[in-house]
Amino acid sequence: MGKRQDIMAATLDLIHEEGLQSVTFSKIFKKADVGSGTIYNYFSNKEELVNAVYKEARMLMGEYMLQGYDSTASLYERFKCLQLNRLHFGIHYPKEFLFIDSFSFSPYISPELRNMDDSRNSVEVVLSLIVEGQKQGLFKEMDTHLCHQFIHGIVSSILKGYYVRKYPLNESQTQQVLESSWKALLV
Amino acid sequence: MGKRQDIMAATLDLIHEEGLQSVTFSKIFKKADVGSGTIYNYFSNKEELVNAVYKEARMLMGEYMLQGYDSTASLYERFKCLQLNRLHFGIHYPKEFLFIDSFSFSPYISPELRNMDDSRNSVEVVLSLIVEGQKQGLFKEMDTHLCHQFIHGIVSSILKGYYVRKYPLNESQTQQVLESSWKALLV
Amino acid sequence: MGKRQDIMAATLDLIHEEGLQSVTFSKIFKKADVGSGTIYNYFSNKEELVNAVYKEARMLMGEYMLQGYDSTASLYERFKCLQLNRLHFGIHYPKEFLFIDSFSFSPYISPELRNMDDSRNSVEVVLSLIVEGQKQGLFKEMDTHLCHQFIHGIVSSILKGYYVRKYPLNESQTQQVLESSWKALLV
Amino acid sequence: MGKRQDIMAATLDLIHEEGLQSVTFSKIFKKADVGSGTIYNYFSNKEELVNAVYKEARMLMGEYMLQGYDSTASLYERFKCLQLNRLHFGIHYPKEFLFIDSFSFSPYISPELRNMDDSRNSVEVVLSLIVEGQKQGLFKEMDTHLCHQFIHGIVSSILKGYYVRKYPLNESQTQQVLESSWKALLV
DNA sequence: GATGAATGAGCTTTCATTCAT
DNA sequence: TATGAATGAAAGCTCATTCAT
Repeated sequence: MGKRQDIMAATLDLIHEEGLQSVTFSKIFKKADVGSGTIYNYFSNKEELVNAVYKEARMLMGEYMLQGYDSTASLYERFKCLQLNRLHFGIHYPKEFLFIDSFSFSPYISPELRNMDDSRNSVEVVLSLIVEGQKQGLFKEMDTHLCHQFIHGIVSSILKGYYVRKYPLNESQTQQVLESSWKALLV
Repeated sequence: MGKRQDIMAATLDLIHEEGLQSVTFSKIFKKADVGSGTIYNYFSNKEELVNAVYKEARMLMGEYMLQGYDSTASLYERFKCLQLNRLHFGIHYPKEFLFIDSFSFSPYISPELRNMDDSRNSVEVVLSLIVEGQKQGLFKEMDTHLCHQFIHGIVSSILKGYYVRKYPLNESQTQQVLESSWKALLV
Repeated sequence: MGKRQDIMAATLDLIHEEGLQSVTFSKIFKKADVGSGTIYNYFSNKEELVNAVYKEARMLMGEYMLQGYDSTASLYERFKCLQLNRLHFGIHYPKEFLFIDSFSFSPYISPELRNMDDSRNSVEVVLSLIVEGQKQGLFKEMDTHLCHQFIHGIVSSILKGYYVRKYPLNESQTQQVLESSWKALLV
Repeated sequence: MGKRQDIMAATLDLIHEEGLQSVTFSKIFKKADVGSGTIYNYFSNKEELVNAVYKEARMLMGEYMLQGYDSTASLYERFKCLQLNRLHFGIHYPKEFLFIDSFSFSPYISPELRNMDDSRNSVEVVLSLIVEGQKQGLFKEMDTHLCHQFIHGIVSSILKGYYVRKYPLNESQTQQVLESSWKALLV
């Protein structure tokens, strides 16, 4: 049955609307329209629920990241594909994106989960692309994980402004963001 | 005496150490070494306290951003000054920087506060510098707020790595960051 | 189970024993033998609880007032029935009677509640009996509500003495009260 | 200086407006426009303050009760004078009257104060008038204190209705109230 | 005397969790 | 499984009282 999904969806909605610190179980129960005891059939406590929501969001993002990814394309093309997917994911799944972004460094999320790779290993794909770029002498010689965070952080920053309607993200702006983030990586 | 400052400092420390969602008043009282009722002489509730801490951090950063800013210097020099100040602020005030970065887009912070300008209008200075660069045909014709988010995001990403990995940010690496963000804006 | 009733009964007891201003929730919890959170399943705050207790007392008194009331009996018989019921209610439900008497004009009780009529409209019955007596030329042409307050006041005074002095209210004294209040209304 | 009076007046006002249970020192300080420590120069705690306010109200009422009292007049005239004064006191000093009425039986007021007689011994005057009426065989043979409470209670009941604007108290209604309370006492 | 910032005991209230149904 | 009334530890908050100025 969909109770588990209902609960997780309600939780994500509430985190997005009010922030984790003001999400309570009773709000979740009302929003998910389940009884207050039901949650304990699926999650043994709040932390486990939040971690499950985090994991699902990461899985979804991982899936999205590799859409249309062609491993035979040029480095630039592949980079653009990944960054475009990252940006589009943020545009289409703002709740998931922001949740991941906010809690990836939070003690609330277990370290194993934070460092997880998803079913399609999207993180690995990004990391090896970075290594490839560095080997070609194109990219700056930074720690790869740091580099990963760098290209994620730029998109994240752009999206946050977009979320609060500081600016639109049309085709041309999007292209410029991709270009800029590429340039920022170059030696 | 500075009870108000003590309370705000303790609050910022705790948010930094444990995250907002696990900051309680009793932790604040103990850390600030004040009586439990004292806080209510200064803040009528928790949200007001957190917003006050946010506002102060923003003021501090705004102040810092314009240190040594010479409005008669060249565009590149002025850009470097601002970005360097941004980076140094993050290095010297990690708690303040991370708090601003995390909560600027949180529902916990009131929108008026998010869009506040500080006493010295540092945000305006950055935005007009971007406009100037675009008028000279140097910078891409992206939305100015987007550009602002972009260059902030680069510094933010670098700093987060710095905070976690504790690698040094020496002269050459600092220069790389400045160059990366400058390049990202260029046509 | 009757947790709601337990809470209300404990509240009434405590108000009677110590006065509203010294009734705390923790005293109520202990007396009612319920957990501290339980009350909030039934009442959203203290004022609501006290008002509910007041309303219930008023309902009970209204019910009691019309016991054995025969609308076909003579005016005097009907008057005696009502006053006797009023007196007996006070004797059998001292806590309820005193609570109503003390708080009917208190700012703690909402005006709508003060002016409520109970399920059987006992107030209306009394008022129309007074009108009837006035039409027959028996009763003084005083405002009907004033008359009502008057005959209530007599019973109330007697009862307060009874509560404090613990003197018996035997048949002859009861008759005196009824006669006094009847006489007070006569032209 | 008038600080003491200011504090007492503010206290009485607040008790009247919100009921004793919601009167706090900080409300008193604001209303009386004095510093929060000032009260302790005059009263050693809250109970003492409330008792002082009670005492003053009783003194005022005692004074008022004997206005125009002619000890050589007839029993009926003297009775009417006292009851009229009682009623008028209630009309002109509603805050004082209600406060006395509510707290005369409260544990908050010390027993000595409750049983005090005022400077002009108005309570004694009423009691001896009752005794006189009983000796003449006019009044019912009730305990004199109970009888006192009876005639007070009737006026009190009438006034409470008046306070909530259930009816006006003009000259003719007033006369009828006096007559009715006289009749209620008769054998 | 007059003040009001500081206090902390104790109050109200919340909320994750349990458990009988 | 699904429920929601009941719980109580812990949170937020109030307020009489103190004390240095």
